[in-house]
Amino acid sequence: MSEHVHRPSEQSGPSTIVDVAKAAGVSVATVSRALRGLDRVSPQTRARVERIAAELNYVASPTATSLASGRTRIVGVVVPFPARWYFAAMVSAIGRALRERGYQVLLFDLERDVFDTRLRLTGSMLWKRVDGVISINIPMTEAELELLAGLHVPVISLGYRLPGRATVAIDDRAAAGTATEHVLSLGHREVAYIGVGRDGADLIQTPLDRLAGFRAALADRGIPVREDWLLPSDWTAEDARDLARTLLADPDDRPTAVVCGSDEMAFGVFMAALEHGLSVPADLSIVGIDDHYLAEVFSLTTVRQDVEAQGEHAVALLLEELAEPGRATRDRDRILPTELVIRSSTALVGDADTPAS
Amino acid sequence: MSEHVHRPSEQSGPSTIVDVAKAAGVSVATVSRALRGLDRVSPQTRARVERIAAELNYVASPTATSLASGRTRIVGVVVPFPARWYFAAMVSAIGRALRERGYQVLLFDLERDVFDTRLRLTGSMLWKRVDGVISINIPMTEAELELLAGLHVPVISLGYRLPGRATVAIDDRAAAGTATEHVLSLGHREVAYIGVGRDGADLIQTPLDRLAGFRAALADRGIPVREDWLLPSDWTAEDARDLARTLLADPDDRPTAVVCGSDEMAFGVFMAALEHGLSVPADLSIVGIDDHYLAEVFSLTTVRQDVEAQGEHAVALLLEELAEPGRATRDRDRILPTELVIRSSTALVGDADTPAS
DNA sequence: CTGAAAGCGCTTACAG
DNA sequence: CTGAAAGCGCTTACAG
Repeated sequence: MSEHVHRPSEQSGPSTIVDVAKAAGVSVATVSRALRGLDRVSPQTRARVERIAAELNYVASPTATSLASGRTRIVGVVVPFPARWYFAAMVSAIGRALRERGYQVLLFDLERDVFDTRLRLTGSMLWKRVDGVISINIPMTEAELELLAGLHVPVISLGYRLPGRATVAIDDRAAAGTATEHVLSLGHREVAYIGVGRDGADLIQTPLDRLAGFRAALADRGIPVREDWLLPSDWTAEDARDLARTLLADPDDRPTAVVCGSDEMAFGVFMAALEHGLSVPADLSIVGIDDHYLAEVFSLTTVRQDVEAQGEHAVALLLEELAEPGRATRDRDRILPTELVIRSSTALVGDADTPAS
Repeated sequence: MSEHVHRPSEQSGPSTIVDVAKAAGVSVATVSRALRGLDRVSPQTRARVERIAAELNYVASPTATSLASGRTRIVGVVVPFPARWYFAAMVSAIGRALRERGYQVLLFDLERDVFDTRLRLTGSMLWKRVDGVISINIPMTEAELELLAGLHVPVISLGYRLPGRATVAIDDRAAAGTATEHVLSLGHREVAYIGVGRDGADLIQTPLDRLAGFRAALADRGIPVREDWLLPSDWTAEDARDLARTLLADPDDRPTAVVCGSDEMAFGVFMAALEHGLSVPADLSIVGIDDHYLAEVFSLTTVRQDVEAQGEHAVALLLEELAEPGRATRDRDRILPTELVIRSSTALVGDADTPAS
């Protein structure tokens, strides 16, 4: 085994920058410059280095590059419920945008245990590991933000507005207002709302804002709010279904329309209606918010938010901040538009052209 | 600004192992050993080092650790459609299992562009960046596996069986068999199947195996297969709904039960049935496979696969392989069980106790 | 049990 | 335009 065998095409072997430098007859510094496209390298030298690097199957060790440069080209994406559609779609959109720019995503799952895990995150998980962070719908305190600042990792908040910080979000209040006004414009006056935040969720803005949007829409038309029809939920489809079962039980006192804080909850209400033999939209109009990937299949009228665009924007902001610290913080709070998508879960009140039970 | 100010609790400042060593009056080697829990460090020394490290807010730079040790403690998770429930749930499960063991997940999104992207993956994205890879439902060729081997990154295949390699999966054939046998046992004889793989998907095992399971179940009972009721689909809920609209259009020639290759497709069939005024399960039984997170809400009878357990197993296998190369490859092919979950989308054939239209 | 030193594989001023 | 050398912050034999 001591014979020196030449194996140039060694199964993508671990060739280093030194190997390339030797083979090209230049210094490692030159290889580094040539391959990274820096100037001050003669075209001929660059071409040769590139060719030899390709032949040797050279790929710079990201770990060494990171240590030397102080940048990892990795961004941490922090998520509370990675398996839920909204978050999964957002992570996917962010990943796509990041990849195009040569970055990768390290996934941080808060596993519902928001506070504890966030603290652990800060200390040992982010330090020198990511260039920046995008947090999705996570209520951050000022103290935590300062900690992150101390670690020198810029953070973009997506979905959760941080006053004075770089944020990308939709106007939840307006979105809920649009959804509500839609059913009001169809003549509905007996309308319930599912999606009031439960205890402990009072830090989360989305439920608060959407509820506010609902109330405001009613107020705008001078319609009184049935407080007992403002239903607190954990925002799962199951819970919404259970709530709706009760809500719709009494034929003599039930709403003609239900506004849901999310499409998933709307799915639950839809099933509860079917169970009660009510047809949608003849007997009950249902409107959601989000435009969940199954909303079209279930013909759900909803207010669409553009997850893709939000991910894109968050990435753009973060990279601006990375390129020029302080930049993204200047023009903060990018609010992206939402849009009413009318499908067939809503109809004019009392419009029983579909045979009701 | 040239005054030397003592700031021991400097906002989680970048203190290095050298700082700790100096403060503790020992060498960096000792700090390293003490903090990593290696032996050959006196209890007193270790205690002091630990205390001082804590005071200095020291966290080892993962990038430096990786370069020195050759291990990143990061595993790449490769996924074709990260926003779809199955994949998102799997990534989440894997992440949880990994985190418990001190690893993190770097997300690789194939973005449908399977072949191209996989090649790029191999070269520059994985090299020296991850200790191992878990690929979810991705058909890998022998050539690609060899490339990965050349990079020295072990790979566990999840959902896609690699002959002779470490694989974690369910028995798709058996799962579909269970689903099919369930409706057969309810007396159904006119049963359709939605979820035959489309062109280009012939490499993906799941559609093939589930279809085979469907056929086998019918064969076991000597029931002939209606070939025109074996519907190719792209496996989205929309597509399944569209297919079912046609399938269910003719009252004189339509199935009494539909077996779906996935729950998402079952949702689509469910909606098509409603559109046709059919009630489920009185007029049509529907059974899915997966136990999608919305399956319970839609009362869908299905064959459950345990995503959590599969993620766990994949992680366990990978870490075994990391600890002892060659180990995981020995006892390959871990097939996890599936389980029939009967809800109310299936009923005895012709059992019209629910008022049919 | 502990330390000095080499090494991991790059990048980055600094010279020339 | 190019090279020699220091440095990034750890880990790992090797001595003692």
